[in-house]
Amino acid sequence: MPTTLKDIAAYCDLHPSTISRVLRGKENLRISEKTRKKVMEAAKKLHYQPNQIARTLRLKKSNTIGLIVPDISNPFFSRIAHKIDNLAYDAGYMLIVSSTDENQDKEYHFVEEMISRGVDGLMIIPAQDDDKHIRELQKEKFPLVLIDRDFETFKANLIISDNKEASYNAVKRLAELGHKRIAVLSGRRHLYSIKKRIDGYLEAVKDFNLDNEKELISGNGHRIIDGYNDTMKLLNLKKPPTALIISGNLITVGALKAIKESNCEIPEDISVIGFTDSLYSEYLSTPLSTISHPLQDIGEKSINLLFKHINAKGKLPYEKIIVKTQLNFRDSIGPAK
Amino acid sequence: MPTTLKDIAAYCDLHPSTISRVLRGKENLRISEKTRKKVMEAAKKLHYQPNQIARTLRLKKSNTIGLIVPDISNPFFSRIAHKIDNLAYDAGYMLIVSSTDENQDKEYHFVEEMISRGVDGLMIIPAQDDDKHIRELQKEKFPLVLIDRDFETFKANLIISDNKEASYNAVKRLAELGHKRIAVLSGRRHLYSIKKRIDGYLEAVKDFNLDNEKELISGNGHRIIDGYNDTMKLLNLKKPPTALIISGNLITVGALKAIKESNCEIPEDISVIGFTDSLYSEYLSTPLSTISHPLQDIGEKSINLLFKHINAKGKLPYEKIIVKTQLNFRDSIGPAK
DNA sequence: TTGAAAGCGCTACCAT
DNA sequence: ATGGTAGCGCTTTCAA
Repeated sequence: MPTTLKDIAAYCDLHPSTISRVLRGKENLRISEKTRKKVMEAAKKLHYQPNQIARTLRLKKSNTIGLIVPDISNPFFSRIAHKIDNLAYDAGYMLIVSSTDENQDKEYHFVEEMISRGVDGLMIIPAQDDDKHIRELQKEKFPLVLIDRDFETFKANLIISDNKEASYNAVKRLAELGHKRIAVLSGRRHLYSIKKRIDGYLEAVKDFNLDNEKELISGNGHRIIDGYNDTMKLLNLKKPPTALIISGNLITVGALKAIKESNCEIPEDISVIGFTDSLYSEYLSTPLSTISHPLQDIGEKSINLLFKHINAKGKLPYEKIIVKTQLNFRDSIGPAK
Repeated sequence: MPTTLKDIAAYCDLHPSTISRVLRGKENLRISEKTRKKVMEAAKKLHYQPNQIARTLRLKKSNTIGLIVPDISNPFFSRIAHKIDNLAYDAGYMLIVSSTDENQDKEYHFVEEMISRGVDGLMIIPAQDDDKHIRELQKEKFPLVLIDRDFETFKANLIISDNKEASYNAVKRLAELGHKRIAVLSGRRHLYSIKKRIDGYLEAVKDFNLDNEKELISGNGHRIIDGYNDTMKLLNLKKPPTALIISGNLITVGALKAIKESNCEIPEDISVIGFTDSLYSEYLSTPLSTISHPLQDIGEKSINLLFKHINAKGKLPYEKIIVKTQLNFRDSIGPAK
């Protein structure tokens, strides 16, 4: 059994409340130097570790925060998580992490479970099939930061990339290379980030007078197999695209597979830009042009905003922070056929 | 403020203990059907969520487990974590996750913090610079499972890949292709998994009469830059190796960079086998032969073993489970020059 | 400067 | 079948 305040009290022949005061008490809590020393030594000797559960129950403060992501094994999310974890450590917090696998019911469940475990705040990359739990949290002024995905119907604390602009610029670059028929391999369409990317694409299509056909926007799933199937569809169009922008991490792998199996060459047959970086982007059979997101920065801004709201106790206005992506041009794009 | 048992009790005009019995009570706890119904309805109406902190304090059971990994953004670890997270969900548990960044002091800290937060068990991929905290946990019979890294000086619950065998087989295959001079790009050498890989390498070197030189085993760091520098050293040997086995996830990226910058061709100038899979392995400029680890399986076996020990309450013998890796031969290996 | 008592929300035991 | 009480370990009043 672990040492408690009571144990130390018995050992020192003092009252538990005195021990608590010595160990937690602010400096101005007048304790005799003798007592303080005695208690500190006993605590060390008995390997005292405060029971955070008891403190949490008493103080209504757990120094724990919850992080809900779609998939912790997706590098896009895990790199954000890593940074958040590091900064949580620096601030004396711990992280409860869960993956929804884009399942809205799991997300509800995690929110409830985390709250019942007393988290001081929540960071969510929502599956975005629904928003009622988010609104409920906001109604209760519970400290909350959304990451990467916005609900346009209400305001919230949010850290997000400049998806629309990035997408516009990618299309623009391809247009400058002479491409008229540019396709988008989309992830789940109702996601805010995906919508914005499509918005940027459509705006550029209009501005540069490119082919504007519904079938050039393909896909609605986020898994590798979705990327594979949807790319196959694009490659098998009567008039296939000469360039492709891939809006997601896992579907990029599926797309590469489909392109390879179709014996298409990048960029000779098709130019490709990925909407997410990978450590391997440079070393692919054709180095992949990518849009890189400042994931560490996203993580840092997210947790800092959350801390701000935790400390302010619900009196702060919502903040929306947009971070800049970067376009990395590599061999996977070339002039249109 | 959230609804408590007391609130429901007041609402139903019953005693809090009665509410608790209805809500938590086993079936055989004789409650009148009328009361049960009344309570259930009130609980739903008032959106009652049990306060897990209070339950944990009372029951000494948190339904939370701790997972300590070196780096949650490394796909090797995050895929294990993802599976663990999924299965924790199925079992009604939540996960506290932290990254040590291979820093032993952080690891100590996380163990203490997680314990003080009442986790029911701990899964650790240890930095392995020390083991005293592990031994301490074992002495207290605290439920604990180690993953991927063993301490050879004492027994423990452990899930691990057949690193030695995998390494041996990789070298064997290269030897069959005529390679005499095979190098290992090693990660942190004191890690059990790395040691075993080197053991397998050395055994094969002996069995197949290959060049046995100290300088053919290079590296002692796990970061991309380490892989880059150590590969450069190998490529710049008076007599460089004709084949390379890369023993780590991030250093693979560094090695690819070094090979590319040195204008070496894979496999013409150097054959390469990676000791870890990536989703992109197949799509690299030369598809990379890899040893793939059954990460989901590792995750599943780990948490199941942990649950077993949590439920048995420290009366079980330690278990060591070795899982099989798989060699995937791709274009990155060819005959020796 | 220290002690005593109350209470966070819950459950388990003992009454009735 | 339900109520009352105690107590998990801690902190925070209020008293002494």
